[in-house]
Amino acid sequence: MVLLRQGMQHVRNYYNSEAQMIRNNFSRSTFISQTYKSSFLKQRSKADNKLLAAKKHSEAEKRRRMRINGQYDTLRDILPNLIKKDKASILVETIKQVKELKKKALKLEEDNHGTTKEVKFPSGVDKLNLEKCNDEKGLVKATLSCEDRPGLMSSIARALGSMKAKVVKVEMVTVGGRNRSVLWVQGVENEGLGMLKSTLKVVMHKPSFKMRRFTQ
Amino acid sequence: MVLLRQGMQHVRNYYNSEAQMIRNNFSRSTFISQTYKSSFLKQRSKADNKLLAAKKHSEAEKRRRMRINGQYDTLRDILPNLIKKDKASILVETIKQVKELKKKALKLEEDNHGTTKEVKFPSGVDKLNLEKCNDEKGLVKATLSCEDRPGLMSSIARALGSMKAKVVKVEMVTVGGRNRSVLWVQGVENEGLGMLKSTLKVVMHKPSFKMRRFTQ
DNA sequence: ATGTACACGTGACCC
DNA sequence: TGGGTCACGTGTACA
Repeated sequence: MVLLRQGMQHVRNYYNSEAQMIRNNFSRSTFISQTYKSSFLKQRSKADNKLLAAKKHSEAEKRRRMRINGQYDTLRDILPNLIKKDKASILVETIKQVKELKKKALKLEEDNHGTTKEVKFPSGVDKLNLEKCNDEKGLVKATLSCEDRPGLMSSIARALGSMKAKVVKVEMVTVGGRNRSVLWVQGVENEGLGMLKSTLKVVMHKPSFKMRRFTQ
Repeated sequence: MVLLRQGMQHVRNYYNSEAQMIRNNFSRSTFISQTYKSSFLKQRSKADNKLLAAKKHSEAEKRRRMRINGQYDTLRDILPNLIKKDKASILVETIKQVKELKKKALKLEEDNHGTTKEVKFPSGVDKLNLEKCNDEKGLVKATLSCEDRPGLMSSIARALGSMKAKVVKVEMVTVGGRNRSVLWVQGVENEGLGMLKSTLKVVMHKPSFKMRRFTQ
């Protein structure tokens, strides 16, 4: 009886060892009874060879098991908070950890290089975006891209100073006549958020002569 | 009996009905001749129970194997650049990845907090440092740490605006009443360097009644 | 022919 | 005592 199932990656052949074993035993015993007198020594050496091969085989299999189980042991060591020590649970937990670590590393990498490379340069079109940083309480990150002009930094500084919010961090980049500013503001309430936004929007699009009047 | 199997995701339980059939037939027939008169039903139920238990056992074991192998399959999926697909190699590679990712995540985290802690956070004592960035022409990096006060950003902005130099990038961090500002300025000549320095020094130490009112 | 890797069934052990 | 886990030896396929 043959069951055919096809594999995507690992196509292997499976057979039922039990039925096979039964068949083998049967054929073996009948065979021995038939050739007992004719080729005893040959049979014996054959049997010894078979036994030796079996021993080698089982030893190799044991080495394989030990190799695998050794890896399980090290996994048990490097995995923190491992409640269930059984193999399946170890693998499950390992997979979980790998996925988590991958995501974490990716995020950290993006955070690091993103703020230094891609996100940092000003956009060609004017933009204003406010977002809450959920990792800290009441911290809001405001990102704006606009045309650069003399006194832009002063304008932004004054706009921020006019609010009761506290500016924790500022990052401004000017290149090619465009400016990108990121402001981390703490202590803005929900209504203050809209005020901050409108204030920044005014600053972004304020004509230069107005700014000049303010700065002087 | 040959099973050609596919599939990591849809694992199903197969057992060999052929071997089972053979065994059943055999035990039943031998038994009939031996215990026909004494305890037919009892014997039969006993043998069947044993067989049933064995079957349950092997099926459970098969389920266990499948559970484990399923995890191996998902490991094969999420691990990149997996050359050797065998179990031991998978575990070895997994361990390697976990260690690497842990180290990487730790390093990135330290980098993040490191630049936010040691380099980025304001110094407790007032500092002013100018240095030329040799990687770009005429780019000067000015780093200053001083007491924070309302309008500090405006002051710095105005001071920079009063100079003909072009501010390429600004980074300001305020925490614990202290401020650290890093300014990347382009187009300052050698004499302008001293001017920039003295100007910033004035800004740093400018007394502010407003500040006093805030801090007390 | 030789070695490597896998699934299988089974005895043993532990809640 | 039954369900869950493990190690073991074995049969088989593949290179």
